Amino acid sequence: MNKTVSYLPVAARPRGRPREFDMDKALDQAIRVFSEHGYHATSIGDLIDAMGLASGSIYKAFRDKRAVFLAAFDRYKSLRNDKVDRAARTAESGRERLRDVLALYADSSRGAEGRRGCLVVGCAVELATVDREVAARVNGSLARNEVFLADLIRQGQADKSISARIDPDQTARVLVCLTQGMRVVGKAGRPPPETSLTVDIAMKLID
Amino acid sequence: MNKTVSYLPVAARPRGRPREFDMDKALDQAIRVFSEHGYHATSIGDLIDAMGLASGSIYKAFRDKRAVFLAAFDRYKSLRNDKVDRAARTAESGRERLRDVLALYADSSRGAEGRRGCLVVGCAVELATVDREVAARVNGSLARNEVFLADLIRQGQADKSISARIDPDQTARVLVCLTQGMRVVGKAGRPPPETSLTVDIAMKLID
DNA sequence: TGAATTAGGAAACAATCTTTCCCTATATGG
DNA sequence: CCATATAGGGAAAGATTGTTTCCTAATTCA
Repeated sequence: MNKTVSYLPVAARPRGRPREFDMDKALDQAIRVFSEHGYHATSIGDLIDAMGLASGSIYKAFRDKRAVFLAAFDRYKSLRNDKVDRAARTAESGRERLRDVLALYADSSRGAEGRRGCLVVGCAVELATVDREVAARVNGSLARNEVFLADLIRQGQADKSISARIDPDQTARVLVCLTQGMRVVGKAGRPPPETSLTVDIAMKLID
Repeated sequence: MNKTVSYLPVAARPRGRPREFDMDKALDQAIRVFSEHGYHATSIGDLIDAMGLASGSIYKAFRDKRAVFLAAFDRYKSLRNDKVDRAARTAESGRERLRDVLALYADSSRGAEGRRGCLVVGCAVELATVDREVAARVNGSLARNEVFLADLIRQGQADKSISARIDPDQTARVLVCLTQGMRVVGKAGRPPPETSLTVDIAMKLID
């Protein structure tokens, strides 16, 4: 045994007093209030209430309000990407995988989740014009969605479930418009038609 | 001649000192700043600069900032509706009129206008959750767009340029998602494909 | 055990933003 | 010409917000 060297010190406790709150749970609440009210209408007081922290604690953990927002944004994207990835994993053909993804978007645009809204859409609209870094993240997110959808289309073309004549990239870009638009009308309380109906219509784009 | 009674006193001057600024031009500037920065990020100072008025004058003409916004919103909708109506008046068939309207949305989502963004989308996302009156106006606007597009589809079905098998109302609701989504991605600086290409793809929804 | 380090929390602080106030200017009505 | 009424504009009040400070608590390192 080696007493002087400890190999693989996994998760060695950091120096001072340990954090008492769960960062992920706190960020989940931040996501909620930012999604509901937007960035500017969410005050530090709102974050205090939602995250269950005092202002001092928030400013210990984050540089400023914007940093809280960026952290919430990143977590939101990570959770969302997981959900979309999972939705695209069950079905057999590329066409059916695409259907499932579109259905997820339509579902997310209805009911309580629909009214809460999408954080990406929210800051695309509220912040993209003024905040370069936010704009870059929004663009990255939209770009990722584009290549994801284009990939599904290509998979469908490979397994013959989608016509070889359609253009995967351009069609994917239009599909992104469609999905982001669902989130807009869902937030406004005028959601898209019932999910399977919406998807039936949307799938004409890849006929 | 009757000296005591003046019939049809068209545009009788109101009582006190007349307004010096042009309300429509001022509102056009308000539309610009609200579209660019959103509601909350637009300060009275921004409105003072944009509209060319002192704070006192703004509060003489409007009850508060929210009233300025609602007036700007109404003017925006009126200007936009005119534009859409005009776009739908030139072509011969219903199908072509629908094409022209979709092309207008795609165009509006690109370049400087695209980055400025759509005021309806902006407040749908930023205010619809918290402000009932704004939510009602946004819903009204979306509903109007829906019936407008559904009408074009019906016209196309009547003149045989659009298949009788498609459902005008549900398809119109999906088209609204698509158009609003274009404004979102346009604002984020990742606009939809070049206009005629976007429209070609979108028109598959009514095949 | 004591020094060093970090978290928690309330209150103070500084900046900003919306709104009001007040005074002047320009119009109408009799 | 005087009373009445409304607009223009800037200063300042009033309210809100984001941030800092300061003290206490909990933990590690030597």
